[in-house]
Amino acid sequence: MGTLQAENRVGTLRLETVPEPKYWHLKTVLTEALDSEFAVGEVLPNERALAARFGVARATLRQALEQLELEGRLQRRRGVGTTVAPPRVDVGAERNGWPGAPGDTWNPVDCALAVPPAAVADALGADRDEPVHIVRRSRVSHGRPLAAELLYVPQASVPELTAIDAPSGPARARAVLRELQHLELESQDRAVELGSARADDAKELDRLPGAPVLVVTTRFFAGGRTAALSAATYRADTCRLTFGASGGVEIHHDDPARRAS
Amino acid sequence: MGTLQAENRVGTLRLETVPEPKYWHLKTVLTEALDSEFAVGEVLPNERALAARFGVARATLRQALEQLELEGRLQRRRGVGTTVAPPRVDVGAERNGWPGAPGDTWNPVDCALAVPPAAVADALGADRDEPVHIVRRSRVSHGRPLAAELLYVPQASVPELTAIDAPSGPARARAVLRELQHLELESQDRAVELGSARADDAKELDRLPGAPVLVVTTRFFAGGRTAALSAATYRADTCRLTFGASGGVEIHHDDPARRAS
DNA sequence: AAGTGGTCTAGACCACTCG
DNA sequence: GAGTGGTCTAGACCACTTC
Repeated sequence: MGTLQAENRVGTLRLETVPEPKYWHLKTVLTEALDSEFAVGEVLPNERALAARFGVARATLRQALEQLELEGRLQRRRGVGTTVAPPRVDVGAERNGWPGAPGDTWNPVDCALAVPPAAVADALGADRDEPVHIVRRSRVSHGRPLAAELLYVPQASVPELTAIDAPSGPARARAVLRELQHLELESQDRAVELGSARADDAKELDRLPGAPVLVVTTRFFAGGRTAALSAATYRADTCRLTFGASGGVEIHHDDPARRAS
Repeated sequence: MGTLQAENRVGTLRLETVPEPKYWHLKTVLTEALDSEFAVGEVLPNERALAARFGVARATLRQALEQLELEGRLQRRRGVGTTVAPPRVDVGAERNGWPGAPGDTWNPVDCALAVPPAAVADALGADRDEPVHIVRRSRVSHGRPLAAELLYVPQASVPELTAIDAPSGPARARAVLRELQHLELESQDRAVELGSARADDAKELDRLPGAPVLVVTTRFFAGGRTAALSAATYRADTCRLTFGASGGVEIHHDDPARRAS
């Protein structure tokens, strides 16, 4: 049956163990091609053409492309095509101080008062049916969305906040952040794990639901409690999270529009 | 049980957008089932049976399982089956001080003198064809492999090391680490990104090649240079990397009797 | 030998973008 | 409407583990 396999046996090769999966070999070949023959932003031939050229089924070709996209080498967009991705962006994931403090690079999007997921409520030490402020923020670089954040703030952490302060939207988000600064931040901790984008995050990140994301969970401690909890989802294909002293200090151009209005 | 498909066709509703992909819906259903009806370690029905039960092709079912494995909810092993995964392990990825310093949780495996990848050579500020010490180490928890590390140490960083010290294997690895401690560590920085396991790492991590991993790159600075570089690959499905002050603090995981059949 | 997940195929149709 | 990537199918065979 499979005379296709015949091509694999070049001469008297001692293949020792594994017959390498086709998609794996394909990925290697494509990687080398990307390194040597393609420029960033260049569009590749479409999937059907590539599959034909390599003599594999489209599904197999896609398995290779999938991995390359995961590794940040390619970018695929439905209805458009597959392009060579630029190197990953170094983004500082180490934030010291409260969200919304001066120098913070996140943009408030909106804010709602709602019951958080059970896991969040537990981490906040709150009742599972107690509503908290949920601030949405986003982070962009060079016009491209990098990350989406949900910041959970118990009402107890911002007691002075009144409904009159700001009815909704970004204004309300800013109000919550402003109130947060009044607390004394004792410490914080962070965790990074792999996740897949929920539908809403995916939309904000310009990806399809299920896209791989790096989830950075930060707990903020004040007054002996967990005063706030942040869950930031970064595009795993385009982002490289930096921590520590001399991390990604570069790429900071002046940001003139950062005055309170 | 889900004959939820029917809901999509309700009358002339302006459901606006999305026909939810089957695998996505499937993933949701399975997630709920895992939360409510399965215990950690329990084996699921095999893929053909599950696909039949849900009335989808096996490939579609697999797409859902793949995501659940990515999220650390499932563990699949060829020739064995699919089991419910335990919660992710919190591993401290913040290491202060030299590799091999007291308290370090890594186990030396072996050591070789070889030319590193070009990117590593560049980061070390060394010639691309200059061999460096490459120390392999591994990290395990509860008997399960968590991470594999390649530590690149230029010969200039360990000038006192002689071939006589230790010919090869773990002993030589320990010798290199011991010599490292003589340098004064000025600073270090870290970066985390998503990658896929190379063949050798995959083997050590008990995964298939291409498995998703969190790659933690650490640069160690001493004497005004980059004195060493570490690339640690953590299993993305089972690990959650923690940083920051109170990293070791346990989460309130109230998991009361959650057993069912 | 039996049963599992992993790879692969050759189709089909759908959702989306863009000229 | 043409062209792209995204989803889905119904098969087949392979590599691996276990009995």
